[in-house]
Order: sequence, then C-alpha cells, then structure tokens
Amino acid sequence: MTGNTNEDHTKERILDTAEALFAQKGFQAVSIREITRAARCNLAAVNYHFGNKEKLYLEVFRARWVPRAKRVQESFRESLAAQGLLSLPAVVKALAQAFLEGPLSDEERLRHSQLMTREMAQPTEAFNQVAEQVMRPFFTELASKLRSVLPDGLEDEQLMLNIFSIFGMVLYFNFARAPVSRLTGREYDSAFKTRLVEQITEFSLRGMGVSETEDLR
Amino acid sequence: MTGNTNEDHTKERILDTAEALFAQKGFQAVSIREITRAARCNLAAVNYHFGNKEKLYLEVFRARWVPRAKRVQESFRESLAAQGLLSLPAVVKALAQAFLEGPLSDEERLRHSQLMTREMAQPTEAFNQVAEQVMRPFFTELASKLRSVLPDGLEDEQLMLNIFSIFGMVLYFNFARAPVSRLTGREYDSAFKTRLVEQITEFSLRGMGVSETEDLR
DNA sequence: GTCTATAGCAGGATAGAC
DNA sequence: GTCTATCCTGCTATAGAC
Repeated sequence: MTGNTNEDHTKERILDTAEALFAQKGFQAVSIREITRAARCNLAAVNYHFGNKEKLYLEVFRARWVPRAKRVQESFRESLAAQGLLSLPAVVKALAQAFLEGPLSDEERLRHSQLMTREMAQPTEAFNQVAEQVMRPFFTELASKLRSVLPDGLEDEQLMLNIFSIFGMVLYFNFARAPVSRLTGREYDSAFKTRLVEQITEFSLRGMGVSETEDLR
Repeated sequence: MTGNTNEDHTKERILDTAEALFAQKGFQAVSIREITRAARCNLAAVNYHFGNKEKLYLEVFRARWVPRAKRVQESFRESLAAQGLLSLPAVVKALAQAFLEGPLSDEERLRHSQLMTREMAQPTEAFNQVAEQVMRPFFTELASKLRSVLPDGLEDEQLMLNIFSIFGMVLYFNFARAPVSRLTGREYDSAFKTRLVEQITEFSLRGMGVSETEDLR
C-alpha cells in the first residue's frame, strides 16, 4: 500500500518474533534487545514502530492473537457444519478439534494458548481485548448452540460452568505438556493429540449428562 | 535451634514474601529489591541467606511449596477416610474439595496454584521437585485408589487421562479466575467455590462413566 | 547476621546521522 | 525507515564495616 517491495517488513517480523518470545517467556522476561536481535533488525526499531515495549505487546494481541483466535472459531463453525445435523456430540467434538487439531500449526497453537493462559492467570491491559472481542462472543455463540441440543430448563450458570469445564481440559492439555508428557510417557505427536481430542470429547459428553445409549463417535 | 529469639526471622520472611511475589509475577518479573523491600530487610539479605536469586526461587519450592502440597494431599486422605466406604464419588469429591476448599487459606491456595501453573507451563529446575516429589507419588496413589473403585480392565493410559481431565478443571478454576468471574459475573467467594466443587465432582463422575442411576452426592 | 557502598552490567528509551 | 551512539535507570552480586 505504501509502495513496499517487501511485505516481510521489519514491523511484521518484529510482531512475529515478539509474539513467539512473549508466549514462551512472558512480557517482563523478554527484552527489546532479544526481540530485535531475533527479528534481525535494529534495536531502535521497536520504539520507532510501536512507541514502546508495552505497546508492542498490545499490538501483538490486536494484530496477531485476536485474528488467529477468530480463525480457530471459524474452523469450529466449518467443522460443525461439515458434520451435518447439529447434535451435542458434534458440537463438543468440533470444539475439541478446533482447539487441538484445528487450523493452526503446532507451533502456532502452542504460542496461542500460552499467550491466552498468561492473560487468564495474570491479566494485563490485553485481557480486555481477549475477553471482550474473543471469549465473550464465542461463549455466547457456544452457549446458544449447546442450548439448542441440550434438554430444556438448563440454567444459564450450569451451562456456563460446563463450557468452562471443557475449556479447562482443552487449555490444560495444551499448556501443561510438561507434566502430561512426563507422567504418561507420551510425546505430543499427532497420534497423541487425536487421543486427547477423543478423551476430551467423550469425557465432556458424559460429563454434560448425555445418555450413554450409543457410541459417541 | 540456633538460639533465635524470633522465629519470624529474616530468612523466613524473605521466603514468604518471595513466594507471594514469584506466584503473582513470575521469577523474572520480581527483583531482589522488591522482595527485600516487602520483607522489610536489607538488599544484601537474599544473597547472604540463599546465595542468589535463583537459589531463593528453588528454596521457595523446597521449603514452602512442596510441604504445602503434602498438606493438601493429607487433607485429601483425611477427607476421604471421613466419608466411610471407598467409592468413586467419595474419591472424586475428596479430590475436588482438597484442592478448592482444603486446608489452605484462599490466599495460600491462589499462590500455590499460580506457582504450580507457572512450572507446568514453563518448567524450570523447580519442576523436577514438583513432578517427582509431589505429582508423581500423588498420581500413583490416586490411580491405585481409583482403580479399586472402577470397573476392571481399564487401561492405565485411560485412567491417567481421566485424572488429568479432572486436574485440568481444578487447575483451570483456580488460575483462570479473571475470565470465569468476568463471564459468569460471580466472585470467588465461598458459595461459588462450593458450587465449583459440586460442578467438578458431578462432571467428572459422569465423565468417568459412572452410571447415572443414583444421586451423586 | 545485618548494614552501606559500589562494581559491573543489562535494560528501555531517545537523539540525530544517513 | 533504519542505523549508531548514548543517556540513565535499575538490576544482581559482592566487598567490607559494624
């Protein structure tokens, strides 16, 4: 747009690099020097393009994290549509798949959930974006979809807590790779991730009180 | 032992203060200056008593975190014994209670799970202590207790994944207070925590495939 | 065991050349 | 828009008085 010949512009490289480093180590543990070194640009570039380190962090969420979260949500919708008739198993399975096997690369997914976990555990200014632009609308959508396939008379709060319970498992299996791998002796390869999707799906379906008269897959 | 008149000794105050700050902000985000200021002692005290900042962090786990984790495990055993006959609902409820309403004060519990979450998401040297001295023995114990009240023929890995699923929820409700509060509109008061214990217990019991022929409480 | 003082370094941020 | 050079603050760690 501004006549750049190279879309791998410094600004974009900084955003990518910064996201990866912030996800791995957290805001405070990453220095501007480390970011610019990894992004192969000058130390002053961060302050030039983003003003300061904190604004860079916020921009990572605005320009990278939020759009990616929307891609995951979109993948959930498509995966659900592909399964035909709306049913509880379909919703739950599409959810687990979107977050554990969805459109993200393995590295992207790890980054994404690390940043989310950090903001949940220790909210910064970015948490408002996460909560209002991504979590709240998605939870509302999920609640309405689930309500349509669950028995009537279910309380709002109960439904919410069920959704949180599922998310708790999904997030846990994403961020707690160290203990899960150590205690199960399994690597996070694609076979294991498929196993986890199955586990989350079946555990959640039973957990939400679906009768067990039929196979869930 | 060494003739101190005051057991609120500098060393102990530093450990308490450091634990709280490391839990809130993480290792890198806390400075020795901040710790010693909050512990009302001299800047040099950390290096005198612990050698350096990293050794202080490890000592927080050795002298505070691990013993507290063992208290939680002990509370689980007592709570289980108090419920009479060993049954699946008894095990699961005792587990949820120990971690959400157990022997810890609210502040202690928050600190405890924040430190644990940090080590799971981003293991440091302290993770070995956490995993081998606390998690592994407790998982083994839990697995054996659960095995005795679950149908025969259950695979080891399936059992492990079920335990992780429960822990995922427990941890999530502990560390993700910000989104849970924001989206449910509820504070983490004791009424809500009791509600969460109930949620985790019932969701997990159904999730593990207990037949639904009777009330779970 | 607790203090002051300070060495030595890494961090964020900015000014100004190009 | 990218660079170098530099300011200044705050950090860890240590030496040495008391």
